[in-house]
Amino acid sequence: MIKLTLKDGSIREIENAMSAAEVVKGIGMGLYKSACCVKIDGNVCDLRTTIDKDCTFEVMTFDSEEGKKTFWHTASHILAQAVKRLYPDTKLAIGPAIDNGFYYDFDTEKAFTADDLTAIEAEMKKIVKEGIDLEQFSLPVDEAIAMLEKMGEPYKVELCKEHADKGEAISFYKQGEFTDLCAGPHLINVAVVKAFKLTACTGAYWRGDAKGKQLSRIYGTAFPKASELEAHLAAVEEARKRDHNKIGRELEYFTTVDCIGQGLPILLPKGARTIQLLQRWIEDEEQKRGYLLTKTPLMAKRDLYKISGHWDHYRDGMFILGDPDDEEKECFALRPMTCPFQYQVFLNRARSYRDLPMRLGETSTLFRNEDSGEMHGLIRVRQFTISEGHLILRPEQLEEEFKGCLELAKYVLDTVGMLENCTFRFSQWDPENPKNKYEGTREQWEEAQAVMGKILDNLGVEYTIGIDEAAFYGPKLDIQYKNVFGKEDTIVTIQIDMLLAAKFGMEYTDVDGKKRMPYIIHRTSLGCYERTLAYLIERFAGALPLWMSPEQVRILPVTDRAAEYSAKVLEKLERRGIRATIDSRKEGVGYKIRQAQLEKIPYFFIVGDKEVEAETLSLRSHKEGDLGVMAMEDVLNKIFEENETKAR
RNA sequence: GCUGUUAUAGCUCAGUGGUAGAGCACUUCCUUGGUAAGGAAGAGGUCACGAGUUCAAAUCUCGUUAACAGCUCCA
Repeated sequence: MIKLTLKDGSIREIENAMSAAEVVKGIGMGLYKSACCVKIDGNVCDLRTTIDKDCTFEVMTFDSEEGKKTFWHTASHILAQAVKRLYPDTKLAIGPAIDNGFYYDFDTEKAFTADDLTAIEAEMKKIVKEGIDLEQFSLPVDEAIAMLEKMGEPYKVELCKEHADKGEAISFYKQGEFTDLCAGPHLINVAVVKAFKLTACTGAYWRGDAKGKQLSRIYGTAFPKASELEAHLAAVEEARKRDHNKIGRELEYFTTVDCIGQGLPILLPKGARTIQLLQRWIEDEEQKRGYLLTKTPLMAKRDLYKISGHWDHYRDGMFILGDPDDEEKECFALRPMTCPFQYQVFLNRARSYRDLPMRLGETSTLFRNEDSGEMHGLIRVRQFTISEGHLILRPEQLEEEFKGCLELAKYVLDTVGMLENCTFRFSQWDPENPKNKYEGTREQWEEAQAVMGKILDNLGVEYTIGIDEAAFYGPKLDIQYKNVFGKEDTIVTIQIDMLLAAKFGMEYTDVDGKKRMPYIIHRTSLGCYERTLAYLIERFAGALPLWMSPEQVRILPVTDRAAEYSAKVLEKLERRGIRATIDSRKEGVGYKIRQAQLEKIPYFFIVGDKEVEAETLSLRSHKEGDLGVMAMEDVLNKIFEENETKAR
């Protein structure tokens, strides 16, 4: 007897060893039909796995993460099979499941185009209709390599050779005439992959190496039901309507101009205003938390970057003024970071432990010469302004100050409405592959990372670990945010640096009169303002919360008989710092409302003879539409309160 | 930087080798109107830029610049 403990805690007994698929069939044919894979003792396994001993047993359907991955992985094999049928000379690279579907990388003579996708989809439909079973088999490494060489699949041979020293057999999956090197798990049959769509074809590097071969990648997604596919595609479409790069331009937050250049957006009055509001708020908030405001130069001689190490590590990323190789002549560079500039504030005179922690804050404009293909709207640019700060501390102050930085970041992200969609990444160095990127010794790195790990655990931060994501001088806590395309970037970073203080000769006199080296935290509070504005536009689909809207209220007089009253209301609003305008054009009120609505103005007041007569306002909000007529003071108080509490 | 797509009026787009178009926006005039577009007239383009092919190029070819998606990178 073999005992299987099911998810609900019940025990299922089977007489003899049998495949997981048979077990699932025994539980119910309905479940079998929707099963994608199983979890045996917590490990994701193929339905073909033989169950021959007691274990916990969980059936994974498309509703689970693991089930989806299996489903999509099989879909990627169907894609590869179709490509091989239509273009037999194509070489296969890799084809995994990803967040919302799958892709497969191919080496082809000519990159696939959107037109090719239609033909490939049609061939995939045929394959699904054929209802081929997938079969799993294994071969010893040398036989596997021989077979793949015979099949003419150099990329697969390369992958296989890497497994050679592990002493394991190599797993393959075969569906009809198509065989692929693959660890699985996979579905039993291709027939259930009924609803799929190839969504994009792009370039991608073999093994993610920019110096490697450029392959042609096809992205797709798939679902068990057509209705689910449609819903997914509609959701993607809907998300793209929030794209800041589209609506940020339409709503005139920013624009770009050919003759200024890539990655150098123009912030139009609305964008500039919102960023100004955020900056003033952050500068005040930081001051309340003991930060000292600094203003340091936007450029420096190369000498400064040589001390900091940036000259060696990031010279290609800097805008350099002068000949960098002519040591005789002066050479400047626009700053790509604020660190060494702000350290000069500490270095201004001899410091003692009484000066620490020294919290320095700066609204800092930086310049980074990003590669031409990297720019993206306001999210990735060549000139940007960040809420930069450096905390110079005694080692024993590290935990407390780190906590303060994290609290500040969480507070500001929560206030602007982004915290709930943030994820935390503990970015570490790569001890196996330092690539000359990292400075300092293994001991220093291990210490810095241990300290940060301990702090994060004490604070109960849930994080993922990012290997090889650290700065060259230390580990980071990166707060990540996804744009409407699902691409993730860092919005806020908090970094521990135990290296740069020594380079700059920073020291303080401790209680015992001895000179000691401080620790440094590099951090942002709201991150890069341009990037934050981009995310806010996407988060709120362009309808920013009242307090950060460039134009908060628009007064729409019905006739010019309401002009005087409108002016009076405007004055009351302006006296309380509300950004308001009057639309006094000789247009129909419906026309003015439509325009205010499309411009996503949070509130507009419609004022005609009735309102003038009764000292009232007809209030309409972008979000809720017509809110009816209210006493003027009530409406104003509602606006003032919402503005002051930063409601969203 | 790499792969692919794209660039025509302020915006959205039509125009596949032979006289540059539409809707919206803009300007002027009329309209004093009540919760998403009142009416009329007018102005606006070296078809991104530079070469080439051709009797003739917005249209075909090459290069440059910029925008978009992905890859790679991101102090």
